[in-house]
Amino acid sequence: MAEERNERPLRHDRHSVVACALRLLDDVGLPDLSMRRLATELEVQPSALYWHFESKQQLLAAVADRILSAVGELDPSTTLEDAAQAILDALLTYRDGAEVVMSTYALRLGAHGAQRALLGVLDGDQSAADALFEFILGHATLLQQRMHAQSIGAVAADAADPAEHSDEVFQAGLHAFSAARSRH
Amino acid sequence: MAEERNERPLRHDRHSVVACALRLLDDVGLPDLSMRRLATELEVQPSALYWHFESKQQLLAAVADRILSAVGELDPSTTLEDAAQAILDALLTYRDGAEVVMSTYALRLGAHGAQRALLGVLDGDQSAADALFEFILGHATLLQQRMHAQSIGAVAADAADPAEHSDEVFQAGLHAFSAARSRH
DNA sequence: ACCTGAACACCGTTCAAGT
DNA sequence: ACCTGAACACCGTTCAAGT
Repeated sequence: MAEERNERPLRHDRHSVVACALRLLDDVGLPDLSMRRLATELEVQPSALYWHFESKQQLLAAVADRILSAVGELDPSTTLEDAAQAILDALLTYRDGAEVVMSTYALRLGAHGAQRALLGVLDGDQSAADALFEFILGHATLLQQRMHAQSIGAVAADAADPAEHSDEVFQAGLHAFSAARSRH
Repeated sequence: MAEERNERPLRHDRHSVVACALRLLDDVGLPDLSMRRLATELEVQPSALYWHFESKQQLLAAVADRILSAVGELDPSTTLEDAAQAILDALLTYRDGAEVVMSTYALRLGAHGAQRALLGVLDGDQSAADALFEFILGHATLLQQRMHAQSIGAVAADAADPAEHSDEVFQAGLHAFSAARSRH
């Protein structure tokens, strides 16, 4: 009992801030991931975050980086299907992960690794690799969008599946890129 | 000179509100399209908007509808390339148009027409049509994202093209879906 | 039918100042 | 090196009340 309970220096660095942001993202979703809420979670004033990141955009870019880092370097023998699935899995690991990656894609901090993996699998065809990456991101974003809408209950009249046919749509896309490659 | 200059009833309906929102979107972009700013543009209090739409989301869904309505019904003889290009053109007509459509896609108010067009062009293959639509949306969103980042100047070190290779990436994607269809 | 006025509970960001 | 405190200029939304 030598220590009091509410005095803590509680210093952070970029790494711990990003880790907390990623956890918070998964808990509350992108619309509720605010700088003020993140600061509260870190037991710090909102302004403290601006010592570590120059803006919310830059912080989200670092979060996107971490989301895609799970893809890592893929074995050269990986199939197109496995490479694409690995990227999709990384995007779907955290709530709204695809939208975060999409919203910071222009700053291309973390997409390089994932796109290099696709490039290898598509025999060096840069345009096809970019197109496939755009398809994966579009697919993941729309899927997570629907998951959120469903959890809110704000969904169209028909609306049967939470993600029922989503896998077969993904496979149809992969089949297309696969077919295009084989007829060089 | 029989009329004063600052008394105007200025009553609106859903149509005129959406038209103004679309104009404002193109002028200032999605991040600056706020309910308060839209209200100012309409010379009305922000709360007045909530008589016409129950939330900002619903208003944006109506805007997305209008963006995609430009696609209309396509001739059955249209090629896959032309159908896809028509949808892409509609998304790129207004600043941040693709992101607006994407963010309200779960409510599927306006995507039906565009997707029906793709379905016809893909011989009724629903999964392939959905996948192609996801590719087009992903492509358009990332392109507009890059255009915005470039105008801000916040762009990666390499970053050569504003959209230089973007068309050839789009064609690579279309080529893939086209190839998959022909080998039924 | 359509809008005002006022309020509630929030935002991102800056900047001087502290330790 | 890392954070506080206070401020600035905003948000979306609700609701009683007006016409």
